[in-house]
Amino acid sequence: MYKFIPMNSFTEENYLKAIYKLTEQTDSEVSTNSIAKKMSTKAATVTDMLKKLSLKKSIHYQKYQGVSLTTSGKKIAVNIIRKHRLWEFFLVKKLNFKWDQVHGIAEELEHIHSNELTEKLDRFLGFPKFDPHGDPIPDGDGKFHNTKSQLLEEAVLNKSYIITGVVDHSSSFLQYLDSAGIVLGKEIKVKERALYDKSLQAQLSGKKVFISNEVAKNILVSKK
Amino acid sequence: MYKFIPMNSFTEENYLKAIYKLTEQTDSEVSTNSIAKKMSTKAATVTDMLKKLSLKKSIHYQKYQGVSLTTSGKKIAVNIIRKHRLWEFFLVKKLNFKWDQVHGIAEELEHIHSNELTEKLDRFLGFPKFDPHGDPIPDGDGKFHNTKSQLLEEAVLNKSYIITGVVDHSSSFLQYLDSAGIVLGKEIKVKERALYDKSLQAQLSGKKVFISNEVAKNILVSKK
DNA sequence: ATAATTTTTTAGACTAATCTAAATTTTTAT
DNA sequence: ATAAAAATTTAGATTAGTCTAAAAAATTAT
Repeated sequence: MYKFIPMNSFTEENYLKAIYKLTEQTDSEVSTNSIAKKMSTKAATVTDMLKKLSLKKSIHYQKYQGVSLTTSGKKIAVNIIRKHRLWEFFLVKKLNFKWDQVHGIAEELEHIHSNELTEKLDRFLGFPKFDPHGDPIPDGDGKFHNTKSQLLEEAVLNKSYIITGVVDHSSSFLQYLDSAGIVLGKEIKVKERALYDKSLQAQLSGKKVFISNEVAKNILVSKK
Repeated sequence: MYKFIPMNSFTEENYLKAIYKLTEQTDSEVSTNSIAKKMSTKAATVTDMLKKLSLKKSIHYQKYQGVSLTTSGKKIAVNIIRKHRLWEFFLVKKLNFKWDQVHGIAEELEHIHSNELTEKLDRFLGFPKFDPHGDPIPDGDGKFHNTKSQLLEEAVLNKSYIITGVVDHSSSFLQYLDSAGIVLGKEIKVKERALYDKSLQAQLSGKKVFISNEVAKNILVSKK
């Protein structure tokens, strides 16, 4: 039996992605205002879109009560994230882009609709589990390959960690990490933590490095 | 000095591409109706878009007099075609799509805006000169690597040709060619042409094949 | 508990892309 | 050359996504 599946517009997809990410962060219903901020738009605009997404059964929405994704809305959002991260991997590993250059391009590529394309791309890339920023790439069923990572800020002194990801994805932060030689996969050991500003002295591939708290708060590590 | 370059919408890009292709075919001003047919839309809709494209200086347009592309409009159109064909090449050669599966996906990918992406993709693919259907891929300056090809329909008897392209790009035609073993790059020699229906008996990699005129009209060959 | 503040929704308007129906211009045919 | 036919444009609507301003609901603070 043939069932018509209405295609979501780029805009709808971006709203679902935003709601997904906000839900992840706060782990509860998300507010109209928070969506408006994330989407760089106005609350009134968001309200209109929420009505539409609700009609399409992509979200649970009650006036004034915030929203959450339905199972099908979540599926759509995770698929967008899957595509985004696969394309980022492609751009960095195959086309030699720098990790700070790919976000905007992947924001466009993530809306290409062919599922067959996504699956073939995944295979071509060797079924990568993490994107160039260390974020997990969900598989075709929406499952994430989870690793328990923590902030470098909270690392235990003199214990070895592997740098596995970043919190801040801005170009300027990523470029700073490049200039400081802080690269995903490297081993790091915090030797000292200043009480005053929580800045760190650490050992990074043999060299001593200084890392401010502002930076340490945005680096993810996992136990070696 | 900073100059604001207004981004073209997908729709505008598609109109420019359609006008480019129609101009190529007829080699003269193109009509509102022909654009409407190509875009599967109504003449009234086309008129509105022509006014808009004219304001943006992408086309030359005088009411009732047909349109042609300006230099800048042509540049935009050729760039879309460049991206379309590079992506088709990528899909077939890297992701293992069949040549009859890639058109629709490339129609989406051709609108990804990053020039750096196009150039890096081109390099990654080894600067291909032809797409999987044998159509030339313009270079970054919009120059086409031209080869003088002709229709198989008009091939001289007992002369060797190389199959270089197709006129009809439909899946059904491409699938038919696959099933008949007619593949780009192969050598073909027409042994007989029936006067009644212009069908051909030809030699294709050692085997004898029958090719109807309907098919021969849609195959491009070049002298060996 | 009620007043002040904040958040959210509604109302009304705008732009881009589309449509149908009617009007106009061009082309074709007698 | 003029009438008929075809092509094109205009006029007036529609939908998606957006906005501002005003109204309504929820939250916070006294």
